[in-house]
Amino acid sequence: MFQTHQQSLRPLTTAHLAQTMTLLSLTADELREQIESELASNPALELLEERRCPTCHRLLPPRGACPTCSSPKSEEIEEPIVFVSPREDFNFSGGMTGEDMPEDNYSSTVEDLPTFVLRQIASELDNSERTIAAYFLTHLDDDGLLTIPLIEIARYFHVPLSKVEEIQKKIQRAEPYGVGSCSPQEALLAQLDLLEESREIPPLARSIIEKEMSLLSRHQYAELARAFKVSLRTIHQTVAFITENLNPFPARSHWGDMRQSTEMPPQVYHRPDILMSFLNDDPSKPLVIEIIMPLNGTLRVNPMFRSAIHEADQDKKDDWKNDLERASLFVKCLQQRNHTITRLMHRVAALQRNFICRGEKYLKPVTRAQLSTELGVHESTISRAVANKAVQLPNGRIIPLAMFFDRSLNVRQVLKEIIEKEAHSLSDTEISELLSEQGYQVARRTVAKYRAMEGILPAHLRRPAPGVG
DNA sequence: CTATGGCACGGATT
DNA sequence: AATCCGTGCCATAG
Repeated sequence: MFQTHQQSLRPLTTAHLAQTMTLLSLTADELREQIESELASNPALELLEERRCPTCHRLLPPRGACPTCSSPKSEEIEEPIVFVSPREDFNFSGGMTGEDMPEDNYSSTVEDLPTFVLRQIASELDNSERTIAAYFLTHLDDDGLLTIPLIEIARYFHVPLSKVEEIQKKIQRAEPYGVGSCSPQEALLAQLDLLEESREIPPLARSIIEKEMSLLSRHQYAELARAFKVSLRTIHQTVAFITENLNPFPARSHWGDMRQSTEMPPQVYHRPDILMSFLNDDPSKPLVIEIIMPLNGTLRVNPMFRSAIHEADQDKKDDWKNDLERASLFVKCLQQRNHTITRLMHRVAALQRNFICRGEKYLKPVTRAQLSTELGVHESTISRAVANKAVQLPNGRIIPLAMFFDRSLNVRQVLKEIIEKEAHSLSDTEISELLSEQGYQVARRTVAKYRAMEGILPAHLRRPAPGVG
């Protein structure tokens, strides 16, 4: 079990296997902790300093050229480029691209929402302001909206309302963006302000939210088009922008209906473990997938330590040998982990390219089991790798990796579209029939379930036919 | 009588 | 082995 001769890349010992398994299921954050503790307790491990690509400025693995820049230039590479990217500070894409409106990215396991927000803005506040902010943040609901009037806070602390507003502004700029707003409308506007600083926004977006929020929330697009005297198409584009980039309930993950859906576990995602983007930000180019290694540099067995062992005292030799053993095992497991995730993501990206580029409707229902046979690993390996991880899509959305394996997401999406476009309120049975016409065979009962999942009301309670046509 | 939601069962997934 | 999900049956509301 404990031989010193080199091993191939395959897992050989049970220890190796077990540790790989464990590492596989860790998120980037957890992995960092693990590595740090290993690094601290084992002198045989060392951290090699980082290298950056001179042209694209990405962090590089210790050997070899930049996977992005040096990748084949031919246009017809179908295959996504996947590589492991060591970076200590992986705050999304650093605000470079359109990642502006990530879903929840605070970790529920570590902090609650108030703490999470306060920590972000604490440095901008003095002591008294901090107290007010803390009080402010304890009065948020599950959606991240403020439950009491601003004036009440002002009275409570005997400060002018403007002071509270000022603090609110700062809170709204923290993640999840728009948190601490008084209403969904305000949250949207706050997010819009933020977005506007880095990106162009459709001209109508602001006016729609400001003036016709009620129409917007009821999806009455025809009315909107009339109100603003523009084409329905323009409205659709603007609304698409809004739904894709803004979120009326900052602490909730997606925007269903304005209705209070009774049970909607406020999904919380961790920070992304994997980043996806297009090469040169060009959607026709292959996908670039970075698997985050939460480290500034690369881990390896310290060669000095390895050679020093020969000159060590006899009594220390055993300890050192043990350290060396553990270090090399750890590194190998890490490689194994990254290798597995790399292969997994490569396959997933190839399969789900349509989903990644074009939206939820195009998600193929793939099961973990299917992928496991394709990759020649055990099902549980995939399960572990997929669980608890988050992926940032090229458009900036952060979704659980597990969503790639959602069996019903595409059907739900089509269902939403059907209801969106319906002339009159369709019953579940009718929807079921329409769906099967489009190739989705779902029972009537299941339609009802999907509806509920999406927070859509039953037919008789839905909009009584807006004057389309 | 029709449309839905609740409960529960069986098969698939993890 | 435990859990999740789609579905059928039945009660209930409209």
